[in-house]
Amino acid sequence: MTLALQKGIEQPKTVKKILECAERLFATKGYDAASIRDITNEAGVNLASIHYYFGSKEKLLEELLKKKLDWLNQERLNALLRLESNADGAPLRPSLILDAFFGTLLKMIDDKKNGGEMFLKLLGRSSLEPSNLIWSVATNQHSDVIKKFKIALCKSLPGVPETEIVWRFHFMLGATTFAISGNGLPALFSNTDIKMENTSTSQKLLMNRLMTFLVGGLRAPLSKNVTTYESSCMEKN
Amino acid sequence: MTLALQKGIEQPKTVKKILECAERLFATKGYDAASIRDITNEAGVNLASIHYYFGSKEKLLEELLKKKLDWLNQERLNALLRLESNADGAPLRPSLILDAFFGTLLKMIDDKKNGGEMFLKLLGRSSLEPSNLIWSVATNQHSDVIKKFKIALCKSLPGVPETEIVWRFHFMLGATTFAISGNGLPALFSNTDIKMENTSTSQKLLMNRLMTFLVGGLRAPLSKNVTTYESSCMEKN
DNA sequence: TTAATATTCAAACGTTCGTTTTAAATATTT
DNA sequence: AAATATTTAAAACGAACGTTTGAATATTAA
Repeated sequence: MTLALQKGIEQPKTVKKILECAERLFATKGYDAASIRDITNEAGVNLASIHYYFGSKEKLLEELLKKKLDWLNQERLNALLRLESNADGAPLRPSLILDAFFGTLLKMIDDKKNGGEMFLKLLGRSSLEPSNLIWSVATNQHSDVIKKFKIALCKSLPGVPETEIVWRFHFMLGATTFAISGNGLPALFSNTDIKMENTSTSQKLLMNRLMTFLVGGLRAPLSKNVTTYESSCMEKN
Repeated sequence: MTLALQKGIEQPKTVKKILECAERLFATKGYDAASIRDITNEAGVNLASIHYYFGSKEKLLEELLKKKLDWLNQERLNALLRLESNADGAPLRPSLILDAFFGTLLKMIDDKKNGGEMFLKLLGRSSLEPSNLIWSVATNQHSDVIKKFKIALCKSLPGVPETEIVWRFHFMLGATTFAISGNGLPALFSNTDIKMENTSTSQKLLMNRLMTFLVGGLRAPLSKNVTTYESSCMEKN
């Protein structure tokens, strides 16, 4: 256990400042490009502090992700349990489950004070990075939460094979990741007359749009045959 | 224009070997982590070759992406034009349009010889990287293709506002990116009894599954109200 | 206060990075 | 065959990186 964690709740300001700046810089510049000199300079602390408190640059990233993911998945679990206790054992509607999982995530955008937006960018970027750190953290620490959501979805969508649900979960993760850590709507489409809404309203709009999309994808009728110009193969199981 | 491009078709084997190895290493290790020493060593060429032919490491990446994206988007355009010429001006079914756009991309997985799989990983990773290189290339070189697809989708889905279609396009890109450059199904779900299909069949299965999901999301009914436990706001426009 | 511990600090270490330079080897043209 | 251009080869450059060290300072305990 690193020094930063041993301190428990009453961490020196140094640790807090490091975490804040590291989160922002990892998110905006990427892990590799954000040097510990960048981080310690912006935090106004000594260069060696990161090694003193965290042991290494990589451990810093790991603790950062762990801390936030722990919080996030606890929130998700709470939301799910709340839904389930209201439902008295009846299957939940898929949109409610998705809201507990992805909505909880998206709401972090608004949490400016705790750097929620930066965390979401970092999360998205880390999801596709070669190191697989995010996935190993999630697998080791939060697979129980994921599993509960999977079970809820399976109950909610009887008739849909579990394999299918897992894949669609994966697709939904991708869409959400793009939605949050993408550079807004890429300039790719900027030659249209799409007006950027102001942040406060646009977040709710984004959430609404994404949720609609996710529910649509999740509930898509099982493909007997998605039309292609080279006829697609059928599923066996 | 760099030397590598001036050579035109008859490039020395050196350039080809560099491109192949760079693609694989950028894809597997990430741009930053893949050093030009790695690349030139694996390619069996001299360290200085990259600067001689491409000018810099970054230009190498740029040419690599440009070359593949040019090809990809030309294929996409061809597929769309083929569909449209068959339809005689009638709106195309959304699934056909998606197949022309995302299916063309997914088919590259099978192109082992030309490193299609590696390119897809690289593409996914680059999509979320801070440099935004991918988006600038796409914006500068391929916005016309994107635009044609957008128009086709709008014709295909009358009643759905263009803004909505653009956003869903974005979401679909995210889901697809995850599907291809994700580490297969993350170990997150590995405690289930999901059996990994063999690559040859699993690609068709993946494509089928993804297409089903995308069509479902794209055709989702316009949200009057996606149920949430904090009531969601309505869309104004 | 004094001793012990915890934290901060400046400086340096060894590596690796992208890039440049220099010259030799090879191919092409005159 | 000589002259020119192209390609490879080896070595070195300066900069930036993560990390380590050891002394200075602040904090806590006795």
